[in-house]
Amino acid sequence: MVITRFAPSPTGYLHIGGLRTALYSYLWARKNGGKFLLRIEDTDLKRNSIEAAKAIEEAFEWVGLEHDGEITYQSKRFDIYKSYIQKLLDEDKAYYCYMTKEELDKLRESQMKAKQRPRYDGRYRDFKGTPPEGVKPVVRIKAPTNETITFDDGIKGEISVNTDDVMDDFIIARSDGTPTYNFVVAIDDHDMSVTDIIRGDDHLSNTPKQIVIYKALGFDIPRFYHIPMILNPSGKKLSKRDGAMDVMEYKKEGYLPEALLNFLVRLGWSHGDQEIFSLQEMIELFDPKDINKSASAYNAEKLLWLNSYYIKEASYERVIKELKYFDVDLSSIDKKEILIDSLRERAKTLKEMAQKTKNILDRPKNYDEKAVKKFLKNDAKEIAEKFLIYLQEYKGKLRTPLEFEEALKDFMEKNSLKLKNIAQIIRISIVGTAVSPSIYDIMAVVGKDELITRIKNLINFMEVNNE
RNA sequence: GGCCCCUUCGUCUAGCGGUUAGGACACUGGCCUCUCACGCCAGUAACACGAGUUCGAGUCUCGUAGGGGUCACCA
Repeated sequence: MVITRFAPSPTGYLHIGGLRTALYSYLWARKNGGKFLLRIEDTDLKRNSIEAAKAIEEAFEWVGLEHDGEITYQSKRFDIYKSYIQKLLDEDKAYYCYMTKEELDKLRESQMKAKQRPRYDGRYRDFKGTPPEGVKPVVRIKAPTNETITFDDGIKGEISVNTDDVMDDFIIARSDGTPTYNFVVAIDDHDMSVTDIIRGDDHLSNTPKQIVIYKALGFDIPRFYHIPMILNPSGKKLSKRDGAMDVMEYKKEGYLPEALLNFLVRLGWSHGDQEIFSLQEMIELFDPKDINKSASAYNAEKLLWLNSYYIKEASYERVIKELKYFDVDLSSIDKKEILIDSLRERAKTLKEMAQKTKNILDRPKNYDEKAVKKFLKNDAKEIAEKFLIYLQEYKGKLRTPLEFEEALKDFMEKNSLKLKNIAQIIRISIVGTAVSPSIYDIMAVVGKDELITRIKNLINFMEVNNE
């Protein structure tokens, strides 16, 4: 049984790096038919963990990751931590330290002055005397001295450190009795039966400390996988300044969740030359041993490319559903399939697609200045008027793009016009700019009557504009 | 600074002792064309450096340089 977990601290939202870690944990659990657990690391009571949990669940729901079982809140487990601390105290594997914060700071300072590494000196490690009055003690663990700790990281390989280099008798309970991070992580991962810990490699240096706790309590040590960080495009650590850290921000910007997941899974992981992965394929193919050792930079263009790929692949129903989020309701539009197909080729995000949809569905409020200057000159007005009359007198069916195309061809033939002479005039009349999908498509989408109205409007505009 | 980790095109990566070092994004050119896109075709572009091991090294070993992480009564 493989049990993985995702254990964010409640910052209020799920960020992109966290989502990738969660995704890897999720995939590995699902691939092995195991469980994927969620835990909120809220030992710092000042932060609102309920809000954070909600935000994370909302993000998980959007991308389609499901965690198993109830969410574990560390804030509700203080009694459990306390009993484990007492156990270590009773077994003489931990001890009270009466050194005050001031004394500690002083010690640190003098060590730094002597160019030594700041380090607790272990003065209460074997203390038997009467404790000083009025000092609330912290609890420190008796960390092994000059011992080599070795573990086999599933990504980085064998890692081995000397305890003297990386730890002192670190604090497991503060003077107010609350437990510290490295302690609770070890307890929780054990209590939740986590077998495979997948986390960012910024935790690599915490691992030996947690192993010390595992050993002191006689717990089995899980497998560790330390995945490299995600860097910003300039190769620095990703921070809020780089924008769009919140996963839900991607929804607002018009990204499809499958594009985001596909992008994230390929950041640091690959399967040969394959670029496109459905969630199902990811589950089948994912293996942490294929994760790269080095950090990878966030590449916004690739995400956009992936997003446009998935927009092109999406069903009509899906597109209509997603567009509603951007206040565009296509469900009752007659030629919605034509509209969707011509727009999905031109939009990299749903947000963009929604805007372009509005540009076609709504009458132009004004006409693009450059387009007017370039295309509405000479006999443009005359051509527009002729075409207007032609449309008004047209007897045949005029509904599909093909029918519009044939009508236009007939019109051009009768008036010895080239497509170049009229295409932009029609386009501007419909959308107000010189850029749009095929004029046949948009003529069919707005329909004959609306087309006539828009051409009239343009003629009016040209009249006014010329005076 | 100590300790730990990392290093293939600009970016994401393939490679697991013998390859014209492959793919993708981006970029450039071409085709298509009613504009803009899509699509298709083509092109530019990388093994950080230095020693070894080996008949042979991007691949193994060791250095050097550079980058990152971490050293709290934060998580």
